[in-house]
Amino acid sequence: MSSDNGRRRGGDSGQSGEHGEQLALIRESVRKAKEPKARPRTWRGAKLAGELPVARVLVDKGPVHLDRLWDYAVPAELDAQAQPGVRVRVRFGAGTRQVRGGRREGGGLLDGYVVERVAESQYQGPLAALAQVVSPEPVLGPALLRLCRAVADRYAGSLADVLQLAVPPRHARIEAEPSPELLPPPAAPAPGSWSRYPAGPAYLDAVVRGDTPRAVWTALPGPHWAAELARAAVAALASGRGALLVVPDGRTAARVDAELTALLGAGRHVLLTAGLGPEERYRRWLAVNRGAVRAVVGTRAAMFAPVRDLGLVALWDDGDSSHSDPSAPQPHAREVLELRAAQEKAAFLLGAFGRTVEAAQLVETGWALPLAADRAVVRAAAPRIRTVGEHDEARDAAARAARLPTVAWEAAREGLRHGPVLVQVPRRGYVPRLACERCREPARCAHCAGPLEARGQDGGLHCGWCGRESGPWHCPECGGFRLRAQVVGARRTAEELGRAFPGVPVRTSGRDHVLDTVPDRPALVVSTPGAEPVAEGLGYAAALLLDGWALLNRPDLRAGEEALRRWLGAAALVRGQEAGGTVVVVADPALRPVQALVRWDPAGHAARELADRAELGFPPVSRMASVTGPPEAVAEFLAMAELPDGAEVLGPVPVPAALPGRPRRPGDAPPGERWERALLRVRPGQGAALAAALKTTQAVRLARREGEPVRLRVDPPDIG
DNA sequence: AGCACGCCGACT
DNA sequence: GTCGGCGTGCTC
Repeated sequence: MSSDNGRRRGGDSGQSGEHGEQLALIRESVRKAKEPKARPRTWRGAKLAGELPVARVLVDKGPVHLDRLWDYAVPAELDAQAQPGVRVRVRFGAGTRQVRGGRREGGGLLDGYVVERVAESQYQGPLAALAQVVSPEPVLGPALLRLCRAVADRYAGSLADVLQLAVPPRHARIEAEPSPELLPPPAAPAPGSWSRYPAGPAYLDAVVRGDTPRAVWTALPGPHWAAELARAAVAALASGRGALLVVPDGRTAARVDAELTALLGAGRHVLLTAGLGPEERYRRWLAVNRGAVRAVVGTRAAMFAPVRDLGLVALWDDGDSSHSDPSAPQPHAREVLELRAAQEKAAFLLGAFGRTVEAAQLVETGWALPLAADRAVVRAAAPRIRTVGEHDEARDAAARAARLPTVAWEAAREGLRHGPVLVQVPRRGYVPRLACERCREPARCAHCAGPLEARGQDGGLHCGWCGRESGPWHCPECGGFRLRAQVVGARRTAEELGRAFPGVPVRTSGRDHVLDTVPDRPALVVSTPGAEPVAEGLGYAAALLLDGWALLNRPDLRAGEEALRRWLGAAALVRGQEAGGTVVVVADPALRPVQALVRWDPAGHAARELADRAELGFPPVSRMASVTGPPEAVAEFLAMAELPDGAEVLGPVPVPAALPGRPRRPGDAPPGERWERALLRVRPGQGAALAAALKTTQAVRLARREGEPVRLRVDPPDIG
């Protein structure tokens, strides 16, 4: 039998009472609450603020952060400082309330933000007072708060979690410094290389005029996109508004920063990246928050930068996985910037060499317009692309030693006569599966059909899902018995190429040592995808894209899109075909992404992928979310959740165990535990309802502490 | 998460 | 009566 304590406390004064003093105390607080005017103007003897004496506070993180606002009394001496947006400390927790003697004080001090000041509280009970105003700096303005709320709702996460991503930690010393003077807006930019796009100058003009054009921009290959991005930001500044550019990594941010400096000089923009260190980052963030600087270029955390009067948000290369924040609730920069463009009435520019299905959907729904060059211009700017099958064995002994097909060998040799040659090799760890050497059929576990993996160097096989050892393997399709091992890494490829091309310098760029640029001289540059150095001058004379099968064989819905994105990224660094640039891709020419590369048609590829997704009911046409955790917890969660009409539950299925080598990602089970994952799918337009249902269920389960918590992920990245 | 409150059994 | 273990629910 449950106690009726809560109900009485809740304020039903009609209960007959036998609990003497206790009940009298409760009645008293209820009476006070029902007559707000009777609320004392003092708190434990201290005077309260005369105007708006109640602060609504968001508690930043508690043991269990409760995703709602809490009312606190504002003492008179904090009245002036406790303005909306400032950081405060409050006592929170049972024991805070005044007990009989009225002297008790308990609960820990927690950090929070004043969200608003109001005249009265709805709370039926005595309010505790704000303990402290940490700083009078209003760091959570109304626009940022609204954005964070929307992001929390979109991702079924808590506001506190989102604020942790959006508001940087405080440094008192930095706050004491003055921010620089706001410089006057620059003149409208000349179109520059934007005139290569028929709609380019018009897009800039619209931004300069103060309009809010939205575009999905397919960038021409070559190095001009960084300057074009900078020019778009200048257009927003020229309109008297602010600009925000988000790019995947610090290296890219530095390039765009340099272009902005070239156009604007110093002082009108800031670079915001993690590499700055917390203090410098806070200094720059404050300059933006105070309105002293109106343009920002940065990596994903900058997507929340509180730019005043936002006129343009732009995102470069939305297919790059680093645009997904790894911290809960894992918001994606593209989605956040879409929300910002809508909420803050800003122009939107999504640029890339490739196109994601999400970008294709923005175009298809008419939310954004395509911004691309004419076919003839594209063809002239892009290198010549040749394909070669994997089994095209080279006759030349040197080429065979380097595992290069004849066509690739010849392209490299020819390219080296004119400049540097890029060789793109997938990262070693990137290939998740072993496959039949003859027919490429992935090797699967005989028990659970999970992917087989090689353990260490000894060649023993085990299943990546159930961990069982596998005996001698033979291919169920073609009867082959040899497995294709993981891709040869960049280093060994470099060694082999060095032997094949004696006298040619070989440089490598990869995870550990990323080169920014290479000189315009003959050299072989071996790089993993994403780490390709920019070749100075005209660009690379040629590029070889090796081991295409490894990129395409990933068990991921996005494998084709991702392979194309990586190829385009490398090929865009190569000279145009009129300047003799050549790219050789080693992959089956019948495959859709390979054909899209040959035709340099990322928009067409994305449109077809989107159509496929629509037919299969996959995101982004439908909206999906995952629920991960111990099997009982997932089952209970699903039983309790009131999902929107027509929602489908797929699974749950066991989550593949986290591999010993790989770092644990959110959603992986802790070592030794078996977790399950269910996927939820709703029709287009029901995404918000799904997120709301998940959030409610999670909140109820956490509050009641029913069973173990589950992890929620809206837009799970690895379906397939 | 803490913490207080109420219930209920064990002991003075 | 009074003390304290334990279950439940609240935290402005």
